[in-house]
Amino acid sequence: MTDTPWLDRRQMAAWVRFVAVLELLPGVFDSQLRRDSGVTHFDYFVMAVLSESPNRTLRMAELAGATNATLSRLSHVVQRLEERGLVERIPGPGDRRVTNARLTEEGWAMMREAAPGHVATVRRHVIDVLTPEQVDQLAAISDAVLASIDPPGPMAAGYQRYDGPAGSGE
Amino acid sequence: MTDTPWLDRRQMAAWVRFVAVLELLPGVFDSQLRRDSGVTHFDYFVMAVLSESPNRTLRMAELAGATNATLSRLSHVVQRLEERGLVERIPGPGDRRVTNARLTEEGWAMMREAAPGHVATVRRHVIDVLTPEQVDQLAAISDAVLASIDPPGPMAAGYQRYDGPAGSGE
DNA sequence: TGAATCAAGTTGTAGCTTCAACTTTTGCGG
DNA sequence: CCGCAAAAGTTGAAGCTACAACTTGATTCA
Repeated sequence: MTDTPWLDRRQMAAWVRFVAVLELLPGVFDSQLRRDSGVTHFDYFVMAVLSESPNRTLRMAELAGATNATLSRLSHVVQRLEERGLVERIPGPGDRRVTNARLTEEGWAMMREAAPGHVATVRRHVIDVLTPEQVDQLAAISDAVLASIDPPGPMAAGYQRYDGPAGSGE
Repeated sequence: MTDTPWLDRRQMAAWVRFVAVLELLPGVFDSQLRRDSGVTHFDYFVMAVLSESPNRTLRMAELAGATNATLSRLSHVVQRLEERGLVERIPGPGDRRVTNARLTEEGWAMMREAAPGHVATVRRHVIDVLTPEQVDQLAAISDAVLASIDPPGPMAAGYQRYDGPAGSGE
């Protein structure tokens, strides 16, 4: 802190652009999903994680980890999703402190309907505007950044790092 | 939309990590700045742009463009910053619809105090965890993404793209 | 076994962002 | 000139997130 060098021109160029992405991109996904399906991107992500879990169920704490959220935030969100019938909360069988969140049939139907439009948006603004090499670079850069944010990003369980041949995909 | 292919494993790996970054990184900067200087990252960014403008002044619309924000959001933020004496609003001289935002002396002093800690945080979590090549890659990736979000990112006026020799920096 | 500690969630509140509506000014075409 | 549309901001309400406090329920270990 005492003598941290300022950013040089090249670093500044990258940083300013990256900040713009950080600022604008979330809004793009939120509007698309809000408009087409009435949920936020975070709502969608929570339900997406649930939909891929055994029995479409997960404990709150694990769900929070998988979605990079605090338990508090998740609790509020799940409550709203429950009121809308998209998710239900089930008291844990063993440990009575535990709450399990489960994607309802209605929530599952909604996800199936929302997914194509969301994937198209992800492609349009990220995946398809990058070369396959850049997609890999983005993964590596994201890994490095996440590693620096100690709270061991327990996200991405599944979707392991892909270390296969580079430059073929798409 | 009708038949958008799903993401393959490699794309998914990149996407999931990137989403985590999008979700977690803003909070890192917000907490650091809130804790050390009592402002949000957006507050800081607004004042940073002002501090680099002629006479530390900019019209609201331009400031909004430079900070990737809506006029509405900026209006609220500037109002709060004004109440805290960090920024002042001055009616435009010519066009009477215009409002100019100006960084006060107090705001300027605050920026000088906050900057080192913020730069250190940016380095710790982004710049310094990446290789010089990755920094350039991040800039290119960000450019591609921003280009896809039509609203011509008028940000980064100044800080032009750096196309000099690669792999030397740091 | 019983007090202290920790874990899992929930809840209330303050603050920030979004969205839509609204006010003032300007600019224009007829 | 007049009326109408567009530009620049502001404002108020609704919704979401962060933070801190709080409630239960499990653990530990003396």
